[in-house]
Amino acid sequence: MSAVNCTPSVGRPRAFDIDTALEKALEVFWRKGYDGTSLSDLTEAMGINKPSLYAAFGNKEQLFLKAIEMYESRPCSFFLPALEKPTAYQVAEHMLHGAAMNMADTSHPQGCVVVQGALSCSEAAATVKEALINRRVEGEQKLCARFERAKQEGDLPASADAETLARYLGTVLQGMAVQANNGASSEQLRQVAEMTLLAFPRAG
Amino acid sequence: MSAVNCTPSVGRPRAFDIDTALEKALEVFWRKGYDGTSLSDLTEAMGINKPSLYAAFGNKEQLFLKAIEMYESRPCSFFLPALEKPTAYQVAEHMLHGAAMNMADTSHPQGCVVVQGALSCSEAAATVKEALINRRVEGEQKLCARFERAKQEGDLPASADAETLARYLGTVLQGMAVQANNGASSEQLRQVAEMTLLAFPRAG
DNA sequence: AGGGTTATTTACCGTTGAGTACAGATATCT
DNA sequence: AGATATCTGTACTCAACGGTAAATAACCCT
Repeated sequence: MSAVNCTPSVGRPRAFDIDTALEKALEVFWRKGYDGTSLSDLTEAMGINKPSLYAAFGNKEQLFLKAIEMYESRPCSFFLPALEKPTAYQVAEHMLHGAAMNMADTSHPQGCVVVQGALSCSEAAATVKEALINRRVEGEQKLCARFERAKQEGDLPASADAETLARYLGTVLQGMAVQANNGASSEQLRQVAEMTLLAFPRAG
Repeated sequence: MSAVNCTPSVGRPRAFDIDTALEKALEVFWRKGYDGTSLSDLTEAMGINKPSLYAAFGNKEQLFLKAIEMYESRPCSFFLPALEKPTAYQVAEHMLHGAAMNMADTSHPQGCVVVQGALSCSEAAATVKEALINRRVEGEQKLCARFERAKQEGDLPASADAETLARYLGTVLQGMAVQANNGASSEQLRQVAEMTLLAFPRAG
């Protein structure tokens, strides 16, 4: 009955590292999307066979969801750290610059797997698509809450519309993911970040 | 040898309308993406059998490319008309407002098929992905050329960076497509459009 | 009316999709 | 050492995939 996933002490030990395999799976999903990724793509990249994949991760869908979880809690993730900057403007600044650096980084697939993992997809991927939409919307809600706080703290004018600011920022970040797929460089994305900040209200 | 596609005068006449079928195919690709769309999805939506599809459109890939062509030349397309507005600011304004209206329009799938048709995809879709990237990049090049002209005509300051302006606008438009997939309304997208315009240089 | 031409229908092709049964391998526990 | 539990590899299932062969149906032209 136990659904825990920690290494059992008895039985033959797993011959691969769960997190390393998950990283590999993430990279494939990121590059090819959920529908575009086959189990053969996954097992090849992860260096394991199908029964091992199913035993360790459940199925393709659960593997994807676990990969997304890992993606969002990575050390190179820029979203949550940026939220903790002292002012709303600095939050936006760090998030945009972080995105510009990260999304065009050639040490991994371009863009953002939460945006492009299942944007348009088959019915088989409906669950995954919903999960990604939820992540994107939650991200904007966190931004919105942060900007509401900034209004109270006085580093955003009381007249500012936190929800629209959050949606504007979210839109640019998601657009940057598409830009990175177009082949845009970090420097080009940084210029977009600067323009975006021109519309952003400063302290007052 | 003739590769023309106009209705021949001899032989059994086609029992379906090419353009109507193409519209249906477009809608499926738009909603499900290239990888997420199967031939059964297509034939069902188009109301024809596979051999008819192959005879009329070649194969899945060519059908997709033809659907995209139709998409861009539709009467409801907002991109090219906006380019012809008298000033750079008005170009941006009309394009952003057009996108806000169009992408959240519930009379067709949300977003933009050029953005979401094959953002991350399998190797089988590589050609299609390239074609879509080209369309997006070409769109930005048209914007860039329009803004260069605006600088010469004096409705953009000589100091303006046409390329960055075009990329900024492209980024927001592409981000709007993702937003529409998130469920954003036209009104919410219009607010994003307004914020985007705040960063846009006016006559001077 | 009949030949030539093209479209439709049905039934199929080989391949790959996701997912699994089962036997053998490798560990711990007693 | 032996029992037990877990993982690995091979070989398989069955359905769906993109694409096509061949027969039949519907039209034009003479």
